Amino acid sequence: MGGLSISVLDFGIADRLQILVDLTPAERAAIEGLEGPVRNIPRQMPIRSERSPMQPLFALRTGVAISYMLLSDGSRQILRIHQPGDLLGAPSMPFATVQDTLLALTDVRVAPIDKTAIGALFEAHPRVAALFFMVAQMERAAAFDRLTSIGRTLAAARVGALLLDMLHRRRMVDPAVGSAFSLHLTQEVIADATGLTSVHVNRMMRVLQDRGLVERRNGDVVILDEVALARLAQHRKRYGGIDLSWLPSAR
Amino acid sequence: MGGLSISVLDFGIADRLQILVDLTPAERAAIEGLEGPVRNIPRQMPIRSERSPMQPLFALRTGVAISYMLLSDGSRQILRIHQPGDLLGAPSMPFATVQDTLLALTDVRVAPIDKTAIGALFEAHPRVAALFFMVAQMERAAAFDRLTSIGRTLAAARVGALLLDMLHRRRMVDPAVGSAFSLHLTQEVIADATGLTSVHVNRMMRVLQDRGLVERRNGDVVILDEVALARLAQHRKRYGGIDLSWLPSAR
DNA sequence: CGTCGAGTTGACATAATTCAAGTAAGGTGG
DNA sequence: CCACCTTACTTGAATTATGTCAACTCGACG
Repeated sequence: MGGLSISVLDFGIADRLQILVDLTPAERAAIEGLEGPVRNIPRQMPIRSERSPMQPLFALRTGVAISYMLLSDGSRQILRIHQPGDLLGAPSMPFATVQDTLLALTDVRVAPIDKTAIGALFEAHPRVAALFFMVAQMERAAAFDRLTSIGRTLAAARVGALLLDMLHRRRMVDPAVGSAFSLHLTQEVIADATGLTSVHVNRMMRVLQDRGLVERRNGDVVILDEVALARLAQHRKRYGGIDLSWLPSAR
Repeated sequence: MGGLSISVLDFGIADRLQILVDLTPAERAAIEGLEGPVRNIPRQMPIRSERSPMQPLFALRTGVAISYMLLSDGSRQILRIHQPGDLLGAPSMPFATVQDTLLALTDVRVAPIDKTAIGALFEAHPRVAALFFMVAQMERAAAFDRLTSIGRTLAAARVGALLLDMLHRRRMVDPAVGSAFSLHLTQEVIADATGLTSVHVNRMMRVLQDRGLVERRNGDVVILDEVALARLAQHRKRYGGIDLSWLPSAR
């Protein structure tokens, strides 16, 4: 099942960009050269804390990690649920201080990436720079989707949208994933990502199940009716695909 | 007062980046070369609609514009309230289809920017590419702030956070702005940006006023106690400023 | 065998929405 | 310059969605 494959899957930044374009050998080598020695981090361990001084970015190679912000009352908002191939910590890049906390949800393997190495990469490979910019904008669009979901839809729709998002992103890196995948997320994590409480997430999961949209077996989720779920979740498809026409030529 | 100056202020992309670094004459010329002939767009007129085929980006030169997504029930979520110097439509750049609607809130002046010109710019000026990437990440961090505000704080805090955000961004382009500024936003716009209803925004404005945090005269807002408002809004300062150390050298 | 984390469920409390009915301000045409 | 119209703002009462609190189940794990 998809769930198993994701936890084993080893995916770097270059592999992620390869989905978008055919990288030249020089480009691929330069991107792979960014990543420092891989670190193993056990589940529930912070990869990097907010408010700490500037730190490297990380490439998430295996496992699931989250980025979140803490509030003064102790609650947290999960900003992004990361999967292999994601660049962790990029929103903090412009700032001298880290803006968000990175936490390993499962055991993960991450490779540190130095900011200055990215600057050098931009200089040597303009097309890769454009790809980094593209990915940043795609992440921004994803954040807007979450904003819309949380700001303007009901709880059941928010939970449904999160499930669909997880499914689609896994499919992107592993087309073999069908309608079933193992979620690896506690209801509390879903709650902190959707702006709800874990109690209410539980109720909404039950509603989705009772309506025959999803099924749950132990930690796995099976999406039974993707179309109906997408309708309920007010899910927006990214029509028209990806536009690469504007990219500069490769080096 | 600050309000007047913003509506007159003419600010391009180059002027915005100039706040971050000293651009070389070649860099500045290249950035200014991106912008096509300026178009005047009257208030309440769409600049560009979602789901339409690929279109140019725009530099917002004067006025206030918003980006939003429509939902199937007719409600909308405002994603960003733009001010002069902002690049409009960037989140749609990776996609073949436009993702969000751009609407002029006041009379605005915008300059179209072709995607392919940005690709060429990345090739010729790597430091500018890095700056574009930085701005994209800063916008992403701003989206995360909104996400946290909407997902995990009460209505009064959400409204307060929006007011503070507007104030701080205006200060960035016009340091002369004090604690008073004219908001130019209807309560319905604030509602669509904060995930509330206009009725409830109205009540929250009253609460903020009754607590002595803000004052309202006609369309203007005066922030009376910025510290207390920031506390109520759970506002996060971007400690430590901007880190430019990793940028490649200028050309 | 006991503990711990996660999930589940019910009763109740509260924040925000909806509906409805106003008022105030600004713009326009006579 | 006034009458009118529109748009935004304001306020109260009733309703709904979600949160809070508390108790309980279940499975994993040592």
